[in-house]
Amino acid sequence: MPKQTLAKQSYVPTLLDLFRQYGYDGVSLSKISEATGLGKASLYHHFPGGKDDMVETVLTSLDRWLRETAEDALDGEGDALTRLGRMGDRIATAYSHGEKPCMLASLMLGSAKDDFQPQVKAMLERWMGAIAAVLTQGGMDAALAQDRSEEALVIIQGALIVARALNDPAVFERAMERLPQQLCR
Amino acid sequence: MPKQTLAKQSYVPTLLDLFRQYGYDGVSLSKISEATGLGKASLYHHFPGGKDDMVETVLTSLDRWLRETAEDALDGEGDALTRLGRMGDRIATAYSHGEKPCMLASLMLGSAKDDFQPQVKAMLERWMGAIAAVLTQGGMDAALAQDRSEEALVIIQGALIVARALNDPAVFERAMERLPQQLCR
DNA sequence: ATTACTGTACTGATCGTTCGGTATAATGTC
DNA sequence: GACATTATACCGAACGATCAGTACAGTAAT
Repeated sequence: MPKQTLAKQSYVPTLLDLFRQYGYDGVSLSKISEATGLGKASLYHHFPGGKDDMVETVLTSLDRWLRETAEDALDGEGDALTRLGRMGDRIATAYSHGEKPCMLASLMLGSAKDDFQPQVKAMLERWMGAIAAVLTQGGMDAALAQDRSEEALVIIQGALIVARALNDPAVFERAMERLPQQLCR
Repeated sequence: MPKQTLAKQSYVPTLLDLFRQYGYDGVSLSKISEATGLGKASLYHHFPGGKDDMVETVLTSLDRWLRETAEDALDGEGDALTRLGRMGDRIATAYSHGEKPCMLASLMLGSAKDDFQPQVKAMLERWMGAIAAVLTQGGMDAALAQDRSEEALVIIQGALIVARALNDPAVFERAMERLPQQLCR
């Protein structure tokens, strides 16, 4: 468990970059081999399940990151507005301020959608739960907070897509700036 | 030009369905052949440029639809709110009320992004222009209307993604219901 | 008879995956 | 300490399948 897991983890950033940019279908084993510097056979040593195994590993790592980020946002100081702002900063950094798309979205628009949809759904729901928690902690009604958290994800995902389509990361930055106010409205 | 164009157009709905659901990389010629009932030779007869030619044709058709929808929304009766609502209804129908993703988004998340990004950008900008026109016609400041139209696309695209990820089209319907009020706020 | 269209058969390339094997280093046995 | 064993990390070559695309002969329609 110990070292093997470490070795796998070291390839996660590269894999994440590939899958989020080109999607499941757009990433070939040759591309992965080139990007990681590992031969195809070596890839199957670390990820016996092939491409699906790699995606699963990246998703798990992403899930952990999400959990940590959410916890940090909840545990931090300040009112809901500043806490949401802090969470937004983390998110903006993760998405390179709108230059890199979301892997969850990339997975949902491709032929492998059905294979990963349940896991992606669980992750998004956890994310929404964290945002809703910040809002309720700030005194908002629980049901309304739930609705607002849904709006939040809609805006984040939409802004990433539109920023990419317009080739203008500022779209994402503007949306992230508006977001805290929009949620606490 | 006359008949050939007609024949091409008759396959557009099927092609649109394929590309929006599976993306550029996820659609193979075999799938297209199966879905259209056409052999490969026939496909290359109608679309000499192959898959790219098909995408281009669908995009052109989509562009025309967009223009017509926008014109209808602008020419119709009522104030900005009702006009936006009418446009929203058309859009909701086109996306099967949140069950089918947007082809523009699918194209932007895949390996073929760079090939179609300029065209997608032009289409989104025209779309935004139409929405902004409705808003300014309703008395809104031009610059603000421009910002709001950007928000509109962000919400539409994001709602489609999140609805798909959560496997819950109601997310999209809720977003579309909120949209007109949100734009005229 | 010309044009539009289609089915069959084929190409070379690439796909995801597996096989057989080689280093290196740790681990156990005596 | 010497030696066999095992585990880990890696690679080249090849697998069958499928990929996008083409050549060509044939059919259907005008």
